[in-house]
Amino acid sequence: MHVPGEKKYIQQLSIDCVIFGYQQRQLKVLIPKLDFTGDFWALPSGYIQQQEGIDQAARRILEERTGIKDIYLEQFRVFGATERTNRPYLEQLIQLNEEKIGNQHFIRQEFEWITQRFVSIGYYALVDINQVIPQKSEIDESMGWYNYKELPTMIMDHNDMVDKALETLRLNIDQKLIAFNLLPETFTMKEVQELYEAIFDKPFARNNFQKKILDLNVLERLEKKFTGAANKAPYLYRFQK
Amino acid sequence: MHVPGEKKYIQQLSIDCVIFGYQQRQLKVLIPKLDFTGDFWALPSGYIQQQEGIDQAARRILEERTGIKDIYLEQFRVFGATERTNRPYLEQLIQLNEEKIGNQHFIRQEFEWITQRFVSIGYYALVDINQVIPQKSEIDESMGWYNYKELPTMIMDHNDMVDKALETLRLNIDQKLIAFNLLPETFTMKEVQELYEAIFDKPFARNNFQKKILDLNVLERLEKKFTGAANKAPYLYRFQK
DNA sequence: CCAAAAGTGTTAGGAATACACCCATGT
DNA sequence: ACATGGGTGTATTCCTAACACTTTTGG
Repeated sequence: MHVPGEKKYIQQLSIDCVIFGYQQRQLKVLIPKLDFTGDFWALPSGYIQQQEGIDQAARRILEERTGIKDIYLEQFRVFGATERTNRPYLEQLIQLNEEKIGNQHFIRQEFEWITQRFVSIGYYALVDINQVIPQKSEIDESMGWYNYKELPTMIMDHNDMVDKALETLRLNIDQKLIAFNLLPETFTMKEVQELYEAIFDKPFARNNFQKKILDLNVLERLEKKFTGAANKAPYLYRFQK
Repeated sequence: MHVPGEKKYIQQLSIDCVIFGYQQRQLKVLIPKLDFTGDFWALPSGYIQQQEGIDQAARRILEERTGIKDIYLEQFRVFGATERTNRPYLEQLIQLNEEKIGNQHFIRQEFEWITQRFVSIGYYALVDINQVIPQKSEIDESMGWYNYKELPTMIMDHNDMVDKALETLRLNIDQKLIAFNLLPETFTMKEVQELYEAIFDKPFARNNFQKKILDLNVLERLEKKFTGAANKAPYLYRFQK
């Protein structure tokens, strides 16, 4: 997060990102924890510069936080309830961190700007978790992946945002063929199935699932993957187009 | 449209409304024409007051323009391309209407505010066209219903907005049971079918369509409607819940 | 009685689901 | 050989699309 400044960014409009990754059969969300006393969590977010488009802004924010340039993203909803502001959270944060913040810190400087009522555009992103190098911002203590079922309680409506993002993901995943953004370059059919099972939180029948996915005609079958296990070696696949 | 003023509204954020109605087997959109020389058309739009939520703002704008309080609406997308502004259109408008505008008119006063780069939240609304009393704003010459296939060319990306709105409507119509918002209180099955045919721009089989709609279990069958025609009288239906 | 349009039933096709079997792999 | 897990084929169910027939209405 940069010092906003009134001129550089559009006022009272922000972007919040729900970054989905997949690992160990779990759908995960990348969430930073603020480096202050009091357990403050908030989705990666940012503001929109005057000379950039909103998708472009989301892309910039996502690159800053993940290191990935070519990222899959999509807006899913705007959040703009009356009085939607982080002011109570920030006031609490300041109260709990009087010493650390001092008087010159930008949080005090920009307090009024940051704590205005904000409308926020929600974007969700799908990434190959292995390619991400999570980038803490200067005010983050940590930034990590959390199973979407066990998310920390975040500020404002950020937990709702994740719910809505997942809802949209589930609706779009088949139609837009975007699931493969969550997987590495090559993968087995079982991995695809486990990914789907993580996303929908329900089991799929193995044979029918394979048929369904292959019928999409978007996978290229590569060589077999010998794992050393005492069973038939699965094929590797690559997503094409 | 009111004189915006810097304090009352959120800056650089607007709402544009695609208001769908249905009449004479045609899906129509309510579009005002500005009362200036030069054929300027623009979707009904407005700004978000500091103390109101975005849905609430959309509702207010829609009520102002249609006279209907309890209106079905839904956000469908945010439009925020770089340099998205009505400035070139407004400059052209002013140039073509020098005499009419004069010096005291608010368009001159608020020119800088209005012509900033704007991010706009797109809402679509579904209304019973018979209940609408289109309300021109003070700067409109007219406000009328246009078949979505023969829309006038509007400013900025407003024609794209209608396309995206219709796309979303098509996706949501079955899932959310919202089609009936476009019909009057009571209607025949044929009217429902013709509505669907207008929306999807393709024919449906009569018997299967009837089955599909009745299987939704949301219609109440009322008395028959005798039109005087020499054929079996159709049932009237009412949407319930 | 007839034409027109509405209502309803019946069949056919195809997709999604369930069930079953065979194959490759390393111990 | 055998246990394990992967690949594939077949049957069943379910939903949708297509076809057909009957009923009601006013002239």
